[in-house]
Amino acid sequence: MLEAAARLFQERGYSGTGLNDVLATSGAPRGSLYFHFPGGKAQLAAEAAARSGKDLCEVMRAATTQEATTAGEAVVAIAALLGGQLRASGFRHGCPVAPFVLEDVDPSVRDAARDAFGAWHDVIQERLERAGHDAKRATELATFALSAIEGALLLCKARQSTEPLEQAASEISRIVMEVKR
Amino acid sequence: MLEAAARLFQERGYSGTGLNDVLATSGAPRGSLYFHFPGGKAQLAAEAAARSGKDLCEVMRAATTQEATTAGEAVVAIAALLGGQLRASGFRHGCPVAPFVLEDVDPSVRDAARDAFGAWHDVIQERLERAGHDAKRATELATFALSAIEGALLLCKARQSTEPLEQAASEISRIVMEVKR
Amino acid sequence: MLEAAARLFQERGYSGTGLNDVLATSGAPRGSLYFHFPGGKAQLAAEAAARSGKDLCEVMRAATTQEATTAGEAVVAIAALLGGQLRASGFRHGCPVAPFVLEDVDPSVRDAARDAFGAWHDVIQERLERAGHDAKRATELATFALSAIEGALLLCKARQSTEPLEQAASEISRIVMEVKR
Amino acid sequence: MLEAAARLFQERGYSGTGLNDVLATSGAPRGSLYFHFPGGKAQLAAEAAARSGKDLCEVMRAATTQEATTAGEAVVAIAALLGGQLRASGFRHGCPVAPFVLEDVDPSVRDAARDAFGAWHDVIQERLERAGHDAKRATELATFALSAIEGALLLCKARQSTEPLEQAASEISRIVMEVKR
DNA sequence: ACCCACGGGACTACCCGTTTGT
DNA sequence: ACAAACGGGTAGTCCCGTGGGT
Repeated sequence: MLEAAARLFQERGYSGTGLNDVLATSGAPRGSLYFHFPGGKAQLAAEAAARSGKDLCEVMRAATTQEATTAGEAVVAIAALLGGQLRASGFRHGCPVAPFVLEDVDPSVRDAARDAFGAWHDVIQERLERAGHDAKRATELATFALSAIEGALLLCKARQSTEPLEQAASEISRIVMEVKR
Repeated sequence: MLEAAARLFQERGYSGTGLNDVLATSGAPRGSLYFHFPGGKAQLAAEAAARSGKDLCEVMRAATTQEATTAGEAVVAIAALLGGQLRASGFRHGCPVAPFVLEDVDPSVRDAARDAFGAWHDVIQERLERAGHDAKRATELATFALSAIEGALLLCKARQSTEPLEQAASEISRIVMEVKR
Repeated sequence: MLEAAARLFQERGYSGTGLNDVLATSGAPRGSLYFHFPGGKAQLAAEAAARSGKDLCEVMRAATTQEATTAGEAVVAIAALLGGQLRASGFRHGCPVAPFVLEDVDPSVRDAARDAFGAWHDVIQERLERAGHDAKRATELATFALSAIEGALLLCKARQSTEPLEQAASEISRIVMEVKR
Repeated sequence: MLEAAARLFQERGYSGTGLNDVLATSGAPRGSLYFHFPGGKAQLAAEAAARSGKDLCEVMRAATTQEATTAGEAVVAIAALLGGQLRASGFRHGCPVAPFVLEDVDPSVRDAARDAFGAWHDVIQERLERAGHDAKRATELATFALSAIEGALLLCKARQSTEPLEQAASEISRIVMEVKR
């Protein structure tokens, strides 16, 4: 159910996704939803955000912990992965938590989204530190890289093209490597 | 009415904004809406997006055409302006068209949002060309800068802080200047 | 619509009456309900109570203003009328506002019911004063008579018989006349 | 559990009381309800009504069997007791079975309420016979007294005042004593 | 005797769009 | 260009009752 919810929220946003859609997609009955998520839609969204955050975290960690690749190559790999999902879904699957931030939902949901961003930031920061950046600079760069990737995902959906994402990956990769020197 | 609609869509997203809200906010009667916007909600959103796009375009153009400032300073100025609006609104007013892209709305609305992004891109590109970048590089950099700023706006809303935006401005400014050399 | 609502609330109580039932009975469309009663179910119930109160008030006034009859006969007439409606409806139509008092509904609804009781009380009191009782005694007796009639309606529904109502009418009539002496 | 159910039905009516409320209040698990009351909500309500009826019966019997007091004083005592409960509960605890009569519930529930009324009637009748009334007159008077008290409880809830109850007690007491002569 | 999970049908509230009459 | 009312579909929430697994 969480899976179905996460995908629908990602595709249609929070308000745009009806619980009926979630139930129809997941096949679960109506009563089960409020048994497992007594907090209703908000709780469902918050847990979906947390799950999506964790999932992507692991994927990113896998891409960044292969010591054979440089930090720059890690960024490119992540971007390629996100771009692949985007294109495969017909430019529907962007960032799974961004809609929660833009739609002024319940604070609990927004906080879940914020935490997902925080976790992604930390993964990136760690990798940058391992690449030789000091802690402060790594945090700054991680925030910037995350901003650029998120914004690129947005532009990709708008343009129906993965070009902004590739462009972002290329620039970030360059910055990450160059600054290291 | 368009003003009210633009602000509400910006704050609550497309699905999250009811036409009743728009009518109540703008004070306009229900009948007028379908007189001026026979296409209904979609047309209203599309025109609101176009208007928001044009408005921001002018603001950006004003910030970038002052030859006294460098390209880097122009970026910082724009970011400061967006950050100011964000903070002044209690972190509610982010990008006015981003919600339309994330919520898989009617294609006409998404296209209006895409065009707004395109216009902003062109303003930035022009400024970069005037700063000495060749056309191809200016386009690439404009896309990247737009991505970073949009993503930073998203992170700012998530973190309830303008720090990501300032960070993005600083990095972009540096890149823009450095590359010029 | 108010008519249908009043009857259904009278038969099934506040919580036991769904707005769907009201709509189906009255034939009105769903949207009209919230146009005419933006306050929703509570407002509908409050207005239904007010209307029922006024209706019964007029009926009672008609029964009590015929100078030919004594005060005692007026009471009997009213009871006969209520008993007739009760029996004609298969013991479903009791007091139209009593359910609102017993079901701890929204204060606005309870207040509407209280006002209906107040209006009925005043009609009875007036008639008693005309029959020679002083103001204080007339108020007391009116309250008592109203209590007895309301309680009798309750018992009639429970026993599926109009006997308690007739009994109450007989006793009240006797008291009203006897005290006058 | 019956206790909790009885109180909630008394306060909010039949339809207005959810089984979840009963379970939450009593602390009992959901599974137990349908083990002990396979008939569901209707059975629960019927047994709650029977229990409430019996409880009040005993209280009334205690108040009326003290030979030191006259029949009139017994009525006043009962009214004082009901008024005390009413006031102590913030005018929420009226008659425990009246809601079942007004809300056209399952016949089994209404019958249980009717039986409670019958039992109360018999207690009053007995007392009146002991006070010297013949059987027929005692029955009539008992019905009337019960009507007046029930109606007074209703008006008390509506007015948020115990005055109607005191008024009713005073009148009934007078009738009961006077008729005896 | 209890407990979790299901199952789907109700509830009220609100939606967007249209029609009809100024 | 406004205004009032209709029309009915759908939103999220909560309902009561039923099983399978101890």
